[in-house]
Amino acid sequence: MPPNKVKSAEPAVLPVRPRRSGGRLAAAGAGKSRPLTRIQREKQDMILEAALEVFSMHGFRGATIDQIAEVAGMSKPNLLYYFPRKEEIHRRLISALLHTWLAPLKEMDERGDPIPEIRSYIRRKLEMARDYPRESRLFANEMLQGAPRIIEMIEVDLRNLVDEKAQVLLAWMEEGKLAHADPYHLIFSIWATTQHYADFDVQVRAVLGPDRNGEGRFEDAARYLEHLFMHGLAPRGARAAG
Amino acid sequence: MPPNKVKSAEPAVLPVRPRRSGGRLAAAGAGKSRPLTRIQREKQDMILEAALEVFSMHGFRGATIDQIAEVAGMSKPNLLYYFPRKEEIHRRLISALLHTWLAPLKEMDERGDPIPEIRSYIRRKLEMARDYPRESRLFANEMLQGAPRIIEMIEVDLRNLVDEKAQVLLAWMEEGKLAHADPYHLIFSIWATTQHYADFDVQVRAVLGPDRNGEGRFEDAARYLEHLFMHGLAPRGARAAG
DNA sequence: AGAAATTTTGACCAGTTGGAAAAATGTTAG
DNA sequence: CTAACATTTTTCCAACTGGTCAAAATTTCT
Repeated sequence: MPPNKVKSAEPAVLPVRPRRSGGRLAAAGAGKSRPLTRIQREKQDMILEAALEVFSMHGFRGATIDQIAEVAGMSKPNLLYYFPRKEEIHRRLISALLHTWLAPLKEMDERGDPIPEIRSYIRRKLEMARDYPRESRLFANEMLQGAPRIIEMIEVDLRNLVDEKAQVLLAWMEEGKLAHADPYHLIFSIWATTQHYADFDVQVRAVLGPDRNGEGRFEDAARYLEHLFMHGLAPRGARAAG
Repeated sequence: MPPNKVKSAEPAVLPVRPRRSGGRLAAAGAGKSRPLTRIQREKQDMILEAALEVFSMHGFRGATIDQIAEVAGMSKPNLLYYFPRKEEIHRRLISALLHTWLAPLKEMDERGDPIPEIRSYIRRKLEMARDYPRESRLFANEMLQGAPRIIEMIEVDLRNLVDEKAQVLLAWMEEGKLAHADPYHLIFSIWATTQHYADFDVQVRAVLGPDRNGEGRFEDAARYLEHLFMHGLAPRGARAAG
């Protein structure tokens, strides 16, 4: 039964070419892999794009490989050839995400003028919510679930960055160029208000109706937030209470 | 073992009492069902409580009946006796939620003083984020997924309420008791900033560290938000630009 | 062209999932 | 007590899940 080399009488059925079966594509995480062909990069990008779509809607557990494969336009085993585990895809998305996600805050420059700096930080964040809503939702989904797969990144990279920028904000306040306020909560409030437009998009759409949802919506939001963060809602003449 | 009075010659194996099998508990949705016994209400509450825990963390698709049953301390079929479908549980949670969720906004009274009204609306919302974080996350999860199961409630009840309160805000602005600003985005920004503390709790915790996370955190947030919504971040002496 | 490597497919699998059926076990009113 | 009802447990299932594997198809390299 085992393939004994029967020199003389080949059964003539089934070519039996002992082609070596294809191994899995070298894992991206491990150290010294080939430079990746163009096809490989393209396919991986298609998968990541599809995965972003699906993960951002359903969260990690709610998303299925089949779904992702279908959106990516390929078969499940084929997808698994490029990413041997579901978690792998998610991890790739998340770490790429965190990088772009923190970029706007990184750009806030302590040597700049506080008010314009904050103003443009808000605008950049709002632009991201408009242009990359799926990334925002992916992030939100992960947060809602307790960030099981990125908690350490949050606790290190994100936290350090926020600490650093909180110091910058504090310095500005000391200099009297910014109202005194808790810098951490200040940052939170910028995140919250801007990401809201991506994460709660359905709600925003439903409330604003079709009219107020077109081109102008983004500008309306930007204008409002600018006003809020600059002057608040108290009428112009009002004095601070205490 | 079973107390069969063996009159003649019962086969002695398996009593075969043809007791009618128990049907499912009458669905809550349908019209004329019994008033529900105390036990039924208790069990349903246990299930809903457990379901809230699980759904709020994993979303609808990510949550499993087994998980919910385990948290509720009962078997899966037993749970299914009270709620014949997974969706049923979710629907119950969501509709109960929306009611409480909108209550704070409903309370905003047009006959009151604008500034204190808004201030206490913010505080109530923040208290809800603190006291009912799971409800907040359940809601957020649903939104992230496109609100497939409550879109109509959003489009009707929520929208109407917001429209109504937007009018109130506008009137206040006309009277000069409130700065002119888009009332819809104003409401969004209150939702966003307050719910952020429930939905992104992990992140907030990670960033603030263990120190700034205890008793004081809520008060810090409340104080900051109050300042933000009242006066914004521009330093005290600054004039509005345009 | 032909060998070698890469990519794709189809068949398959074990574990999980939502749910059904029915039997077993209470509980309660007469 | 006991029939009728309510609740719980046991058993089971079909569909779906993440993932494997080897063969087949395709591309790449010489």
